[in-house]
Amino acid sequence: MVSARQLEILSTVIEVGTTARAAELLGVSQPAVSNMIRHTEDLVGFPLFMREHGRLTPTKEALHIAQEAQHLFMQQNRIDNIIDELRGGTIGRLSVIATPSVGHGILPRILGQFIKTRPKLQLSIELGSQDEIIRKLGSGQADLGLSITPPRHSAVSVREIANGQLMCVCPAEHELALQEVVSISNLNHVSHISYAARTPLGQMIDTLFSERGLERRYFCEVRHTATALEMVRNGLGVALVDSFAVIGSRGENIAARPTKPTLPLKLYGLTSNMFPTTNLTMQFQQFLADYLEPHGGSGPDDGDL
Amino acid sequence: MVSARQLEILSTVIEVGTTARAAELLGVSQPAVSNMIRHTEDLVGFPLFMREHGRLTPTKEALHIAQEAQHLFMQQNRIDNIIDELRGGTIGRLSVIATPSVGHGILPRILGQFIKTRPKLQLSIELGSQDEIIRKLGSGQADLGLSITPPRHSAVSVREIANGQLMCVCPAEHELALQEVVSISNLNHVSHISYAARTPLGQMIDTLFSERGLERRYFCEVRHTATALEMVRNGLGVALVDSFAVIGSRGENIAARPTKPTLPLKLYGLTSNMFPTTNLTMQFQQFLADYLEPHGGSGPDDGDL
DNA sequence: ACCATTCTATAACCCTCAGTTATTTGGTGA
DNA sequence: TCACCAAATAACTGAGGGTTATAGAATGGT
Repeated sequence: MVSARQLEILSTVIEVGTTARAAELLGVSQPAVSNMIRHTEDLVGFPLFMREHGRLTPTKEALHIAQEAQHLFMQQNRIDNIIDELRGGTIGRLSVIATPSVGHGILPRILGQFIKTRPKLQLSIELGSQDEIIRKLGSGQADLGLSITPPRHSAVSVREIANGQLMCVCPAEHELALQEVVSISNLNHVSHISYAARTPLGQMIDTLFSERGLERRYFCEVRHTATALEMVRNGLGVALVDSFAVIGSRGENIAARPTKPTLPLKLYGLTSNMFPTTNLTMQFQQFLADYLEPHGGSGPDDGDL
Repeated sequence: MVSARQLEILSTVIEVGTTARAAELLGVSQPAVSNMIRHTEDLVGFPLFMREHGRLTPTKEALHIAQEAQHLFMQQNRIDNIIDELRGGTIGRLSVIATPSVGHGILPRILGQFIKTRPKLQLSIELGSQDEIIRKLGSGQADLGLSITPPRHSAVSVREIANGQLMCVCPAEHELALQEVVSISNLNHVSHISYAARTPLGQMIDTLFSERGLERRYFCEVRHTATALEMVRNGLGVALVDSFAVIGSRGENIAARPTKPTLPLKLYGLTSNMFPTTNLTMQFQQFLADYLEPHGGSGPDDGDL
């Protein structure tokens, strides 16, 4: 019925007293204001201003309407702000589920960076297996899955977020730390901490070794890179760890070296294609990619953390 | 930034699921909806719907915005309702100040009728002298003054609301009740209740009598018609009372007769011209006029109440 | 496999309405 | 009476929200 613009003009005229000043305020010409008021009066069916002595004085009705209109303007502003924030990704909910390797290492650190500029964000971080990731994504309970093994599943789309590689991690004073590049065959001659055959990382490493006719020997079997790292940190041995986990960890007393041959792997971002991917999710993936890009390859300088 | 119309269309599409049904709902064509959504997406800078399988499914962001927009629509509706009610005079504040003659008699009765169709109205009734009426009107504390003596004052404008006359009121069994018309000279031969010389009614009647070479004799002097009426009702005598007071009173056991000569008077509506007169005030004046119009003159049938 | 149906998107056109500039009218005060 | 200021009017413009007609993609029934 009566438009927001009409209420805006009405309010402004009441506020500043004359059509000319209102027009100035609103950035339009004086006749525009004059016409709009007349038009609005026709519309509502009763006078909004008394014309006397060549001036406009608002009627009680007009004052009443202008009063109410303030609430409308509030809501308008509110919505505009919300849209701004949605565009900027500064509000919303971001639910990430990651494999433990990623979720323990880089994820908390990078999320910490991410929310620094988005304090209103509501976060959810969860760790889970491949299957759990798929399930949470499919049911809409999570926005983004992070994994270093890409699932082949019709309901999720996969994006390569960053390139990394397996790094050999050892105590800083370890003999292997003297080498710039560690040959994987060396691992069989030291106390090697590795992964259960069932785990994705275990399978991946198994494949790599057997492709090169090597046997994977290790004295300790763990499930997560975080565990392996912790053991290395305590001087219990050396381990192959994905570079993402290394980036995320505190680097005291441990050295990370690229391997020969290099064992490339990728960090994958997983989103459901049953649900629309939020803006925010896209932004976080990009943020991740940007953050990890310089750490990406196996520059020799990345060795010591 | 983003218009109410855009939000309306967005919400509707989300609600009903397809552009075609939304268009139908909104009473526009399907392309109008389609274009508007595209336009809105350009405006906000992020997608509001996923186009897949030839269908639109809203993004989380769109749902969020639509959610918020509901509040806006509420306010819109609220304002439209308020305007309707202001137009219909069903909301607002009506403050009436009347001389006691009017304020005791017809005013409560008529106001009772008036608010029957306007239950949300906020009322204020006050009684006061001419001077007080002028003052309250001038200070904006009252919207409408009612009086049977028109003030000559620049700050109030006067409207004649109804015609009436002085009526001779006596107990139903009184000798004067036998006459259809009572000659005012008769009053000097019965127990006559009249008004103090200071009161407007006293002055008015004084003038009438002296114009006809009569002396106004009375055994009892009161200030208000209500008092006079009450006395008549209790058989204490007869009185001249304006017809408005008679209409307002309960008519048991009393008779009202026109006089010879007729003593015309008018009910005046007084409004300040320092402040705009509200719609509602105008309506109430009209209501009064309509209500009193049939009772107006001195038809013989109006005699017995 | 194909056709009918349903939905979105595009194209080309239209018209109302909020805006413009230029000017007039009305009121007040020096 | 003139100068000044505010509101109103007139005549015009452009953009946006609308139209019809139609194309293109996906779904479902026989």
